[in-house]
Amino acid sequence: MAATMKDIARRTGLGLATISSYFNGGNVREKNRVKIEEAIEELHYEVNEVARGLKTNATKTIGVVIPELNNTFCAEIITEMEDVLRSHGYATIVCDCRTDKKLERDAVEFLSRKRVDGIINMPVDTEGNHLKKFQKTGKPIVLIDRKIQEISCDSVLVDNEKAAEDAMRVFFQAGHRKIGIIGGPEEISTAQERLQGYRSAYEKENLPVQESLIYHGDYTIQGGVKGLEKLVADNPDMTAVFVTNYEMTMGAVIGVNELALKIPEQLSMIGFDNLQFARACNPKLTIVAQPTPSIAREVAGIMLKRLEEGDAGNTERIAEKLDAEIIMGKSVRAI
Amino acid sequence: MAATMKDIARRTGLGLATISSYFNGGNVREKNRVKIEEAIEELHYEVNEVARGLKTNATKTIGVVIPELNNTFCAEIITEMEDVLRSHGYATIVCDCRTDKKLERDAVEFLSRKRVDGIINMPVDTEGNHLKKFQKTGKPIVLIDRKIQEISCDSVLVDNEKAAEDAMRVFFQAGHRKIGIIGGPEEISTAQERLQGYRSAYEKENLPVQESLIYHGDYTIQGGVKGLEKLVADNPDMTAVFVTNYEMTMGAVIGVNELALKIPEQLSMIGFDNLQFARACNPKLTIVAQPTPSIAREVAGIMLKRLEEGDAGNTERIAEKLDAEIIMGKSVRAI
DNA sequence: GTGAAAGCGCTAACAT
DNA sequence: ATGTTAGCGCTTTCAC
Repeated sequence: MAATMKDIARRTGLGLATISSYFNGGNVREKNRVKIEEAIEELHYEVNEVARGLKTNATKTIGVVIPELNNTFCAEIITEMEDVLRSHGYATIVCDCRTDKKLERDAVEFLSRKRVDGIINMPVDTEGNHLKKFQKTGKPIVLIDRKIQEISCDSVLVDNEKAAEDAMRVFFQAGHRKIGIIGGPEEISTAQERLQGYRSAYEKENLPVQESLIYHGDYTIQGGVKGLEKLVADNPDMTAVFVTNYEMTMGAVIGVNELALKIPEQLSMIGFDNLQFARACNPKLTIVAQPTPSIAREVAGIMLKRLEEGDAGNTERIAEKLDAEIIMGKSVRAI
Repeated sequence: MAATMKDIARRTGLGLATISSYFNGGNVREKNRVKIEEAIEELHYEVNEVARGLKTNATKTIGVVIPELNNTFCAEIITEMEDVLRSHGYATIVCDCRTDKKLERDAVEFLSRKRVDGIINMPVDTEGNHLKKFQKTGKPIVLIDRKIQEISCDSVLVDNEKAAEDAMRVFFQAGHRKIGIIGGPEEISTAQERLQGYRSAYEKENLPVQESLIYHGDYTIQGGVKGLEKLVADNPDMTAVFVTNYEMTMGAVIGVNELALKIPEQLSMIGFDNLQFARACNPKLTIVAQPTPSIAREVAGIMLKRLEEGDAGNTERIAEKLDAEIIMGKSVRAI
């Protein structure tokens, strides 16, 4: 068995309170400090955080619930977030709910039983039913990427409408008028916003939106393949296509290859996220890149802030909104 | 505060042991079962796994330490593993050590303090120093992908030498003789094995290996870019290149694009992992694909097995070895 | 500054 | 089958 504080107490002849105080930054006489440290060394003592957690009612553990770990956007954010949280002593339990509302709910319940101190969530259920019970515990919730009207909590979002408008402007300035869009699931806020950006861009050009140019995808690779095929089939006069997340971008590129289309000669394209993939495309893809490291750091920062302010969490809800960036490649032809 | 078993005991008039027994599959009189379930419902009771963990000395939590979450191979394995473990009631704490030995050691210590029930590790430190202390606890360790001589524990590996030989055979059969390789870090076992496969393949053809065709990369995208550039520059007569992990494959493709080389007319290529990326390449890339879902399920299965057999872990060490598969594309030209 | 003792929520041994 | 009780390893009053 591992050594306990009792063992240290016995060995040093000190009381439990002194040892505990030593570990919690209290004042301990120099002589005793040395004794304690020797004992720790010899007994290979390590604080038992489970016991501490039971007593303090805090596990120093954050739960993260995301739709797909196996998704660059999510993976990048988690990598960075976990880094920040761990450096503050917090462990991160990641639950991948496979874009399934039922599994998402299960995950939150699971984390709740594990008594995590807070939950970070990129929500699948846009009504937030999965979070309502957890919220009653008063523990902090921070939402990433997608907002939920019904849940009052902090969130870190990207200005998707602006990002989409920016991308569309690139097309318009290059002379494109018939621009297709491979959008996301209609109930997801990011998809709504990106589509809204697409529509506003047309409006600002005083051009009508042609509904056949809009494809509602599902944010998966296969969805991107299908979307591209359908848009191309339905719109012989389409000269460009805007793809609204990374997985579908990969799918659209696969579609282009399998249809043996030439980019940008036959079709111009702007994709989403993952600069490295964009560079690996030939010609290099122009993309909208979301600021994943900033998102991650913002989220982790807000969570840590809420954690340390404790019950005083009556302060205003934070709703950070970050800007995406266009990274130019050679996949848009001037016509 | 959340309800406790005491609250349920009070409300039902039963003793603590009965409630506990109810939750642990013991026999409880039908009448009482109903009463308990009503109380649970009304009080919104949830087992406190922290308290349970303190008592049982088991946290139902597995620690996972990997070099880069932000790496498809790792992400795919973790997704699948976490799924299996969670369905058995285990939480997974993932620590990304950024391919840094120091951070890897920190991660293991962190998990040790968190009292995880076992550790799954894709090791960076090939001497396993980071695991020695944890191993003394007697808790199970399962290694993924890379073996460590000094540590006696279970492992799930891929037959890398065979995988590399298979890939090389594709080149030889297409008539290639001057084949470059972008290998991994020399101290990592997978890299050694893949390189060994490359050498054996040449041997079996009774052809000498030309050292200038060997590049030692670092398993990163940027390393792949550099490797390709150097091999091309140093070997004007090279007709094919074998890239030995996914990140470097992406890098090599970037390199090819930036040098404006034509695949497979000017250079044939076989990459590693990630079928979707291979499909997104034009022409479709031929790749060696590792069986990530099988690896993940094997690892999770072994861990669960060790966990349930408890101290009886004196059984033989398991060393699973799985086969990779070649997925043909159009990136190898017959000459 | 330090020691004694209570108690966090649970499980398990023992008694009934 | 159920109740009583001790104790897992820690923190935290409360004395001294």
